[in-house]
Amino acid sequence: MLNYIVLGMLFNGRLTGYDVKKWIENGIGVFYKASYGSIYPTLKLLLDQKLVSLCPEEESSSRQKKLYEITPQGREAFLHWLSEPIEADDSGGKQSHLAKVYFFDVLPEDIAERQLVEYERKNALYLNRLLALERSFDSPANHQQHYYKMSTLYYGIGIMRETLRWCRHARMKLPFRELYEGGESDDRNEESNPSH
Amino acid sequence: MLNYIVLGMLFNGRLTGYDVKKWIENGIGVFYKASYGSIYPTLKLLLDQKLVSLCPEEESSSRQKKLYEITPQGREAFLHWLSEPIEADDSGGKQSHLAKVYFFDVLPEDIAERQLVEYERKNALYLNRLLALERSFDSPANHQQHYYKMSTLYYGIGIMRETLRWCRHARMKLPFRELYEGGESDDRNEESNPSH
DNA sequence: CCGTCCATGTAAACAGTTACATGATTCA
DNA sequence: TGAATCATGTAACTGTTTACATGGACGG
Repeated sequence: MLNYIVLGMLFNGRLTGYDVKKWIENGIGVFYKASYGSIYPTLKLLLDQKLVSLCPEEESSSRQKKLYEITPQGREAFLHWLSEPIEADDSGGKQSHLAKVYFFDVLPEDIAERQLVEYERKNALYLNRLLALERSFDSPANHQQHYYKMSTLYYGIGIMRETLRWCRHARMKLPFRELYEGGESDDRNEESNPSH
Repeated sequence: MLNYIVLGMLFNGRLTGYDVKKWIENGIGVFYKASYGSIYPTLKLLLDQKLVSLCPEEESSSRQKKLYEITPQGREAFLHWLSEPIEADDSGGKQSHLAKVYFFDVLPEDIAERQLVEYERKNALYLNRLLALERSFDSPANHQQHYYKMSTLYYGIGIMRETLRWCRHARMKLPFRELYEGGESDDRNEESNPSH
């Protein structure tokens, strides 16, 4: 996973390992974290695989830092990964879906759309599995003695509905503004707004 | 993580390692997977820690199978874990939130509620971070050249809204029926319904 | 008696994190 | 001149998956 994230970050320009971390932090950082302990070894690995290369030390700029550049093979490998179907059912954690979509701007439009259509299909399937489960568990007894167990199922259902809504939007490249127009609320929770 | 899941499964009765796998599969299996390669070593570990014990081989029942039972210390450790705050911001993958909530039926009502209130608060905070990010990125240029990057942010926002909705419901133990009454749709996706 | 499920486990690999160690550069 | 930040890396550990190896029990 991280290897592709790194390639993705290098896709738009040469970076040091240190920079890669920075770019991850204020890019996908919201939903994906990486430490130096994984980034540097990953860069070494990518170097061995010729997917990135070290820039020749140009100019007088401060030595001791290593600028990495993605190679043509690197670009190919990255685009290949991006073009591979996204997994719905993220029960293995590590939301690779978002990580992939994050980079879709570099993909040809038709491929990005195909990916999202396929992803939507998988999610619809998964939602139907959850709905079937719900029906099979649906009894007053369950709703009383197993309220919280059931609640996790309903959470899954809610999330899948929302995911589908998002898919339909994203795959047509519709603006998100209107989808979230109910927007500015959720501020009865002061704390992010430290004015006391 | 898995150690607590296993304790949770043993909370309502003695099981073999094999059974534990089964129970995980058709319990939290929807959002959490575990393999024998992790379950058996985990049981050994829990045994060393005296959090589970081996049942004396009763009756004539088929030998070669090992029935595990949770010990009082095991119960205590499990309830302690359950009572610890749930982490919002699941960027480390492994949705521990759902795993915890799944077991809340064994928790005293007031503690379960406190947990969910706290979880809701954290999620509201996180949503506000996302909304702040959105505002900082909000420009026509971004919405064009970085449509997909932005889309992942909107996905996060949508998911957090849905999560909050769910929290408000679950913490008051309201029925989910009404929340998802728009229900039975999503069947223009035939495939789970093999009638062709 | 054959296949399938029940049942237990191990070894190697994987994908990272945490904590540590080191030193150069920048700028106030 | 010293603190912050830039910059690179390693060693040990964690928690898991994958693939393998083994064998008993049970029903058709």
